[in-house]
Amino acid sequence: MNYEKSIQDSCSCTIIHEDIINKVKSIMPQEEKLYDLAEFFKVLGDSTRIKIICALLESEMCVCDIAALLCMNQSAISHQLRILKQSRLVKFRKEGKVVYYSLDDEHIKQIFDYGLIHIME
Amino acid sequence: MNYEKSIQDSCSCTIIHEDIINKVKSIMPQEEKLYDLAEFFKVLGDSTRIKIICALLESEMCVCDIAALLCMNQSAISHQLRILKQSRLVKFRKEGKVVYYSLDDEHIKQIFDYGLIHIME
DNA sequence: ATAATATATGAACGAATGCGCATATGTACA
DNA sequence: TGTACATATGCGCATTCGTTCATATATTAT
Repeated sequence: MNYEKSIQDSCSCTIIHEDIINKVKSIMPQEEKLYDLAEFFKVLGDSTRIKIICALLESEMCVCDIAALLCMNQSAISHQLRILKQSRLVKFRKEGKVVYYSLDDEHIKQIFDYGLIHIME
Repeated sequence: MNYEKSIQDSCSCTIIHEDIINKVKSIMPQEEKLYDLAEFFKVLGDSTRIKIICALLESEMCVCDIAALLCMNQSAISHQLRILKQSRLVKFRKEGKVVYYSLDDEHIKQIFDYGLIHIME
């Protein structure tokens, strides 16, 4: 039983091109980094959050205004803002009772635009 | 009962800054486009798919090789490749029994890099 | 035609996710 | 101090998602 076979057993798959696998394996970033990257895109992968980000690209807004703009429950917006906050995509400032949210990532606009380019093609 | 109040009723939220809402509303892309954008990022928002894309950034690969590289079931890889195919992120060519997948979007690399910049900060 | 093998796919199941409800927290003002 | 209001949050529910298993499809070789 050779090396390929033993990997086949653990991965239930035959290796056809070991050279390619080794080459690719050598350039793959650390597992954890790719996991974080997926987590980042997951945050962008919800239409409510995308709408919030899109709105904040134009202007800072308070929670109530975002809820009114999107015709959604204040609670739902708060929940999503928490997720955006946790992934450091938005920041906030308090003014009395009112909390104003704004974008906290200068690259969001570009990522947004590349995404739009993709869906247009 | 004024205009703000009536929106408050349907969205269960008071409008504080009507001017901002109107300004933002005027520049928001169509709902459908934002939905598609979220769908696009949702596809990138899974670590298996991110790993596949990352591997294909380096070289085209067949299904078995991807499964072996990621130490995952061939079926799981096939399912994820279908999703990547549907969103036109990968393309494939057949060579006998073997199906080779490769990237089908020239902007993926840049989106990837911007994502990495974000998680590094 | 039959066997072997690479890939695709439907069903099922557990896990994760988004939202609404109820309520808590914090702030302003009477 | 009490009321009003903006926001945050725990819980529960419905839905979606990722994976595995079993099996189907397709291609090659015997």
